[in-house]
Amino acid sequence: MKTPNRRFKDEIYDQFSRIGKAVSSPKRLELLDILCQGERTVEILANETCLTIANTSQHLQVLKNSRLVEQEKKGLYVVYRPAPMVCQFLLSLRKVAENRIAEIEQIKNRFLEGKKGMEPIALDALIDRIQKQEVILLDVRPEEEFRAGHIIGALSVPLKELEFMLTKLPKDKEIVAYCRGPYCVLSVDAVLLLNEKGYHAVRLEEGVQDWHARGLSLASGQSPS
Amino acid sequence: MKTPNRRFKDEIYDQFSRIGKAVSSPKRLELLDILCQGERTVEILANETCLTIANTSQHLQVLKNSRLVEQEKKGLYVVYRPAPMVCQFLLSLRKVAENRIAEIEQIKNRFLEGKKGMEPIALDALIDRIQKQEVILLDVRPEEEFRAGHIIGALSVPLKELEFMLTKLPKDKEIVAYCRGPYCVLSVDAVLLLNEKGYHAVRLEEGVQDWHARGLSLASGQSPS
DNA sequence: ATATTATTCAAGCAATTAGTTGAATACTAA
DNA sequence: TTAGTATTCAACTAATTGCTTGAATAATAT
Repeated sequence: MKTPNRRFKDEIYDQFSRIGKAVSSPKRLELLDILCQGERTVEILANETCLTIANTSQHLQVLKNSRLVEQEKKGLYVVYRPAPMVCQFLLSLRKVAENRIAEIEQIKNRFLEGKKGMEPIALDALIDRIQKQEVILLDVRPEEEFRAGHIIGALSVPLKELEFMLTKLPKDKEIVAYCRGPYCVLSVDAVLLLNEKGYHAVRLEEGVQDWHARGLSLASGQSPS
Repeated sequence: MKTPNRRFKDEIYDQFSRIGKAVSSPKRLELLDILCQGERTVEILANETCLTIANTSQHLQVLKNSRLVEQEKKGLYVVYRPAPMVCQFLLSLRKVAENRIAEIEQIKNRFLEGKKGMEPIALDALIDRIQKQEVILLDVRPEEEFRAGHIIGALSVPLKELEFMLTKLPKDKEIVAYCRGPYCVLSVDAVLLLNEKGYHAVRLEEGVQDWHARGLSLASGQSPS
């Protein structure tokens, strides 16, 4: 191959690989996943990922240099946000990974094994039962995420507040809890707590993003409580 | 965050990052791109990428371990092929990169600058003109790739044979050459050669994959020459 | 068998990367 | 101005990666 052509290809693939490098670190993938739930400050991201602040900041610089996140200074804080198309790309990566890497299913099963209420739920049946008010649908993510978009008919009960809201929930009705998606464990903890306290709770594996990706509509704003 | 949950997340993101690591190397991206045109042996891949055989083999092992390629022993050769969904994922990565990384456009422009016939072509107008036989559409990829799928109405004239086929082409009709896509240079070289010899040739940037991704149909099998 | 060919393996080097720590910077509030 | 807070930078270490070289393996042909 002629050398100017080779040079061109090398330069082009070097650029493409910037995206690949950005998503080659598990911690950066986790950061991106969180950012796809809504913008965050460095400190919050550090907390959620169990990284030091400096380390988080460095990962964010890497993501910024590969143009996968944007930053904005808001007063004392720096707020990061995913760039357009990034969340979609991440979904595509996740889909390939789930499809190709058998270990993912294994890890999930090992984690959920022995826990009650973790069986997958059929979506269409669920939609039906929500409308008929046969079940109570709980969104156990932090309230701001609920406000940014949630499944129609869901109640916002952040995991942290669930303990104190127990009295308001009926023991005779089935409770379905959901959060960010299959790899978010907020709903797992919620279901465990509820079942322990004598409620009948199950987990909806799909999160808002998956819900939306299936063409199902979301609501946003305050919960009509 | 509770440690079993943290452990779960770390394990899950470790698995996701296997896909990211696989596409974090420019050479592996190039290998995958080539494989998405059809299966190849190690030697051919090494030739096309200007890598040593051993190095190519190692990259392929990495891709195999992240489940992005599959291999099959055929006699003396080992044939590699992309796993299902991989080509689609690659398209998604390319799309993000093109959209977010301005350098890509710059590199492309710098490479094409000063070369005749490289201006982008409007697709719908082209389709029309092909049907009316106002232009001749050349597929300048190796013949086996043409056979695997090509744009309807195209003639298979691999770049290597173009030189010896010149006499069969009319000088008064516009010639449109295409190959694998925006970053494949076969059609660039074809157009340069044709224009040098007095033909009126332009390059179609889109390749078969892009063509297909836009919902336009392809033909396969022999050229009706 | 023996030779040949395509591919993989193993060892080693240079370059890169993830993470830590402590200092520097940038903004806000008193 | 000063003090306090959020973030980034700089220097360093340990681990990983990309690539090379030469040997080992596996299938085929003589």
